[in-house]
Amino acid sequence: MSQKQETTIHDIAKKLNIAASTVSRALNDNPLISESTSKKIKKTAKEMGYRPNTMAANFRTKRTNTIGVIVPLINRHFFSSVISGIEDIAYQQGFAVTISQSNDKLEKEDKIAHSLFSNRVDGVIISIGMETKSFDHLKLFSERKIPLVFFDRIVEEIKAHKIVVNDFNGGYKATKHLVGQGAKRVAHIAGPLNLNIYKKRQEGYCQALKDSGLEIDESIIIHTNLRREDGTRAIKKLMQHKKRPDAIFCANDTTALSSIIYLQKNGIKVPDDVAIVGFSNEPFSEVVTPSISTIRQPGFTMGQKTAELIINQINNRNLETEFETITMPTELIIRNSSKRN
Amino acid sequence: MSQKQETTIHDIAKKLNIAASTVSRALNDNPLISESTSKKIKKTAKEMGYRPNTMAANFRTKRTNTIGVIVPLINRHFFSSVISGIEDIAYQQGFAVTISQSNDKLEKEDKIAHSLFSNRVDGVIISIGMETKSFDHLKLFSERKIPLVFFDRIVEEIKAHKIVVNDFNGGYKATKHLVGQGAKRVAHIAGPLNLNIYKKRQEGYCQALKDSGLEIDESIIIHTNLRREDGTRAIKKLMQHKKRPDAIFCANDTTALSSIIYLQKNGIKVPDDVAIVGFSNEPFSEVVTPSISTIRQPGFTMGQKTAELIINQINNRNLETEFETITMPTELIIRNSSKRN
DNA sequence: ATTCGAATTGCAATCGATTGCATTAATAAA
DNA sequence: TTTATTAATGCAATCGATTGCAATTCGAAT
Repeated sequence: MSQKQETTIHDIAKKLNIAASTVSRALNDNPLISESTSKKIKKTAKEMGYRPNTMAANFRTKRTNTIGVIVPLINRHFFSSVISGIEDIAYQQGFAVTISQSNDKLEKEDKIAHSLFSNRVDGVIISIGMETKSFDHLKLFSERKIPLVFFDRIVEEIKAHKIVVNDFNGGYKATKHLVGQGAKRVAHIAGPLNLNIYKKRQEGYCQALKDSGLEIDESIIIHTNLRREDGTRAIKKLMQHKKRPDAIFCANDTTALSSIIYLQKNGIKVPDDVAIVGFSNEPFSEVVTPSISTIRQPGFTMGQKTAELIINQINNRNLETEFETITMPTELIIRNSSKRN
Repeated sequence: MSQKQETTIHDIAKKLNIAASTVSRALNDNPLISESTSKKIKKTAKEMGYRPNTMAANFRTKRTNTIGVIVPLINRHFFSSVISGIEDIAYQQGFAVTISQSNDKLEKEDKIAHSLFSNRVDGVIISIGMETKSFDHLKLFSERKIPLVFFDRIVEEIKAHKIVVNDFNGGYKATKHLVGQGAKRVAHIAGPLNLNIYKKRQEGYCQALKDSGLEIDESIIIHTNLRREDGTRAIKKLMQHKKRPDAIFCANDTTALSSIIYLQKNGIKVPDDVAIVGFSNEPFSEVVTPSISTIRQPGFTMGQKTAELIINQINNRNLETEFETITMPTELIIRNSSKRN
């Protein structure tokens, strides 16, 4: 069975005895074309079941109306929220979104970047992987003036729009809140410092202690990879400390959760004996017992903002853009894991 | 500043004083070309910073090496897991993945379908939205022999590969388990029946009751849209029933959760007074109190399988394919919300 | 009826890679 | 050396929409 041939603008042109260019213009609502012919063309186009061949148009115009997105892992609440926000805006503006996951591997990130380039995406949004310490694959874009926007896990060295959450402020607010609940000795389960976000959270934590007149004790700042079991190990260590903390700021909700579980198992009351605040507002945080106080990151909104920025840049390629770093506000959500009375 | 011109195969050809076709063949490892010239060509291609213009190639070959994915909402654990699995396989096989969310709106689903078609994606993977009751927009693909694969929320009426989880069996196992825990009257918070998955879950529930010698009482099967507040409304209704159920099979974890919250608030013990099983194994289910017994769906694996199927179909477009419906196994995870003793 | 300007429409090149077919070069066989 | 084969390479059309520029049409004004 031979594939049914798709109708092209030439088919329409032939049928109406006009030029293909007129058809093209009419279908694109070019004001040059008179309303009457335009109407006629659209009518026959519909009758003939015409579907534009975007590939051909893309090829000619060198635009794909496609935004490439690279994230470490799609299946992660924060990232999928951001992607959802990106798609939301992109769709409204007539852009498609192509998504790839780096799995935190530099090699894959590199290959993805090349592939996106070969596909001539109009712009790239990226949150870099844990391994990414060289950036040649990203220069690919900046060199050719393909808009590049970073979010969350950014690269300081590259000039581009960047969207981050206010991790410093988040860490600050979380810690201040714990102090406000009467905590005298606040520990920190921290993330790997090579990622800017965790560094900032820790800095916020330290600043809050300083501002509250509390000492910073390195021995109760535990660096981990922030997985469930890392949290358990960290909280165990903290509870064995000769000077036990009475509150903990965890750099994510996962470790906050494993801490809570460990504490409850060992008869230590949360929040009365040890108050806890996490980070990210994972879906589970609201519904566990006790519910986890945390810092909300507006993932969906971030995604929307990111998409807006890149589309704006795409539509004004010629203009020299003033790069900005947008810091999204964080919000402290006070729940039961830190509420003392 | 004029954009730096990208080098094309013609540039390479000119430089080496050979034909563009030879360059093209060499770069595609066509055996017609001698190894020596092939090597030479690749070398200069690299030197000149050649990047293939996939758009041009796509246009000529009518293939995009792109798979379109339509889901109701990206930011949903099950869907993002599936997408993650799809991307995993697709990437390995040299396909890009374009993702759109229908937001459960038929209108948007329709527009997305047309857009994917215009972009000439090689295949489409879809899980239909709640509103989707007509399928003209999907016929677009089947008519033009563009491979279409359904997962989870499938359309019975269209011939295509389909990948579903064994919802019937899931519902069956959940209900049987509740009966096994001593339940005499098992209610069901059900989903909208126009979606096959919820229908199957309900059928499994009914079959389990039959097999257990229990009556099916329509008045304790509540149909909802399965959001948080729907669950609350449903459980309220069930608890006001003159013959209260002592166990509930919820068609998703969300309503299971809101049921539990409602029950606890009203001093009704879970699982002792009312035992509960959900569906989907959302991340929160494991960590709430009591932890929610549920049915695990292998999202990532499903995504991988889905991608394999569609790529296979894309690569064998000519062959008449025998459509199959693959049923992924479900697993009952017994946790505290249903464990009596 | 002419002229002129504006409003429409048509012509034809173009984008970059691919590919069927023709051609040339290289090698082997006679 | 000549011919027959095979191996490499080149030619040129092609995909479908877009777009600068040329050509035509249409009214209105003279």
